[in-house]
Amino acid sequence: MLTTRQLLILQLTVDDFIKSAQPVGSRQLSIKPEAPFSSATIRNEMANLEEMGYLEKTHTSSGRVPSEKGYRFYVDHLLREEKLNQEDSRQLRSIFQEKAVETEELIRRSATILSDLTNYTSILLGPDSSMHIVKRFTIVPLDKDTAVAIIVTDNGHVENRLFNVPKGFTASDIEKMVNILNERLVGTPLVHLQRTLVTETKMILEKHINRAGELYASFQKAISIAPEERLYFGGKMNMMNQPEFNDIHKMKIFFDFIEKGAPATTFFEDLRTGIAVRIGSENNHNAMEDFSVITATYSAGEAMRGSIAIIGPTRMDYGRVITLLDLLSSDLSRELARLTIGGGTAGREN
Amino acid sequence: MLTTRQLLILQLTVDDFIKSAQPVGSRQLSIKPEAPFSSATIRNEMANLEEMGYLEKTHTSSGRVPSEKGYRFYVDHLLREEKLNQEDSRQLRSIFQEKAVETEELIRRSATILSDLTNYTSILLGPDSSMHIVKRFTIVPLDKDTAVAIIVTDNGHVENRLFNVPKGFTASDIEKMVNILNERLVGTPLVHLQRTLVTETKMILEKHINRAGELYASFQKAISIAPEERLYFGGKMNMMNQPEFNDIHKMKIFFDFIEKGAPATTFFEDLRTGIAVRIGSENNHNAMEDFSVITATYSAGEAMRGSIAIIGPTRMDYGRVITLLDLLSSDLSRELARLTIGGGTAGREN
DNA sequence: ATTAGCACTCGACGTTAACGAGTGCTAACG
DNA sequence: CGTTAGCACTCGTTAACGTCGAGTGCTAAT
Repeated sequence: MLTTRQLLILQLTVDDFIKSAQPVGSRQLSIKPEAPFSSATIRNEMANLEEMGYLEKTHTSSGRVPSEKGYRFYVDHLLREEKLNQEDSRQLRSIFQEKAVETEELIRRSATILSDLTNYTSILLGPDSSMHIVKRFTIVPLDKDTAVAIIVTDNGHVENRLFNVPKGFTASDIEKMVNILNERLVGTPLVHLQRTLVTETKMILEKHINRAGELYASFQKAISIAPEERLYFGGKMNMMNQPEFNDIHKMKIFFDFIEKGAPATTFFEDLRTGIAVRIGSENNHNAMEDFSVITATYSAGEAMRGSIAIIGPTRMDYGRVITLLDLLSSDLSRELARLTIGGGTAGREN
Repeated sequence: MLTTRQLLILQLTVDDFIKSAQPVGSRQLSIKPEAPFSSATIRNEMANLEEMGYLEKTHTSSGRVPSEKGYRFYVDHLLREEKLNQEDSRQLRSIFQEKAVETEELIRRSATILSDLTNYTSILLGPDSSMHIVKRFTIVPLDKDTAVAIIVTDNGHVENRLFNVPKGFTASDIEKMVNILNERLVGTPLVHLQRTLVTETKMILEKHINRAGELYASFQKAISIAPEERLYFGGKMNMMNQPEFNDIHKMKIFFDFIEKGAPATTFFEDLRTGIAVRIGSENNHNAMEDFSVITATYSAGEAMRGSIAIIGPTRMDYGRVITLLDLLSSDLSRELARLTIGGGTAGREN
């Protein structure tokens, strides 16, 4: 169990290190008005805290640095509610200024601002679109053998794919097909689209259109291509402002990792609601040992939820980031609920 | 006028410096079998070349480094045709493996591969879509007050915008509107869309739909938002592999410049056909003094042209980059011509 | 005209010394 | 007895200095 004095000293140490990025010494702390103890006392307590595993030294005669356990304790028990300054919240809210933007655009913009505000890198996992519902199919023939298939979902998202029209099909064949698709598939959630396409439309198409199999195959192939990854990184470059990246080599490793190696699960393991902090090795990934990831989940109705994350050095400003994420995720939830159409499951909260 | 020996020495010097990134000394050159002169002779010639402005020294007793003038001369007169190795051209061509991809996707992929192949940063200016022709309008109502407008062009590109439907308009109003738009606007090039919207449809809409003005205004506003920038950067990170970026500070300046400061014109000044090389200060931009930009133009028919560029340190492998750009731009031209539909102005060359 | 030889320059690198911020420990203090 | 002043010690940082080597320009010999 920690004494209140130890708590205070641990807190001041972590706070100071987060700000300065320099190991903090006993004298440095004793100067602060919050710590009315002599440097010797602080030295003793620091030794205790080190023994308990909350602090570490970088070399025999250096100041102390929080250990992973120290950060963990700090996040769990010592984080005081921080309120955002006006400028920050103004900036954050500016995301929503322009009206009637599409979800994707909103996400992208959030990622950028979040990173600019923190100088860490932000990662946004777009809302899972699989529960969205097909609102309209359109197929526009471009020339004899190409057409573009368009799917509009209830949240206003538009997917489009080019596909080959096998020889011999006419515009009226295509039109028939579009009609059948719209009749049978509107209202289908995207998750079930593939399945329903087979069970509901294949037979009927073959009944009404000559040699429908070929056309169907080509169309089906185009549709089955997964939509692009929903993972956005924002402000990768801002990370360069962190002193731990003065070494260009570390920089490279970091970028190689997030550009190539990292699957979404690295950052978004548990999508439980609320804010989660994973510190250093808690990320269960070698390359992430020196990083912390803070994730928040936003949602707009049951069907739609996504995650925001900030990745930064373990020495990151946990308080500030958590406050920012909290605000942004609730703003995003609200805004997406507003965007989500038809007063369905969403939009109720307002 | 340069003697043949001076030409040879200049060439070897530039070649060597491009490979090694180290100032090249007389002895180093004299060892090479291509230079059957003693180091003293080379020293003399180098002094001459320096006097003429083709070479420079970094300090009094250092080896020589090409000056801007030196690079310019090298590019203009000393570049021997280099042929691509098999692996490179295989990789380059892999871009076109997957069939039926959309233009944008093709561009993006080209940018990435180009950068990976060179370790410089690539910049692609997408083909100018303004001459493309509207193929189909669709408006899908999402709920009482929102709808998504979709424009499909003849190259298969799909633009979509959300817009507000003012209170009181019904689905059948929207349907009327779509019909009128399709009747009047299909075939219009995108450049003229705004104008034609006013001249051709405004009156008619007002005739057929009650209070059409409001609806028209909202729609028109959505449509008028410019499509996103057509500038793609590829593999910004690859630039970190260049030794001139060992300094993290230079790195930052470079990124700040291309992410914030740089308008497209910085890289694509003159869009004359063929390959253009701009070295250092020839870029007419302070921040670009240490960089060279090589641009190539591709086209598919008269209406459609875009540019590819590679930006790298002035010490860049001009020969290799030019060869790559040459190949890629002709491949792109061919492929885009194939994609461009309807055997219009394009596609003839094949 | 070319080249061997030589004195000179200068950045890179390693060694050394001084400095300072920090520690742990001990003894004195209220 | 908890706190603190004092002190010896550690170790990273920085500056000064010397050596090394790759390079140059110049001169004289070939």
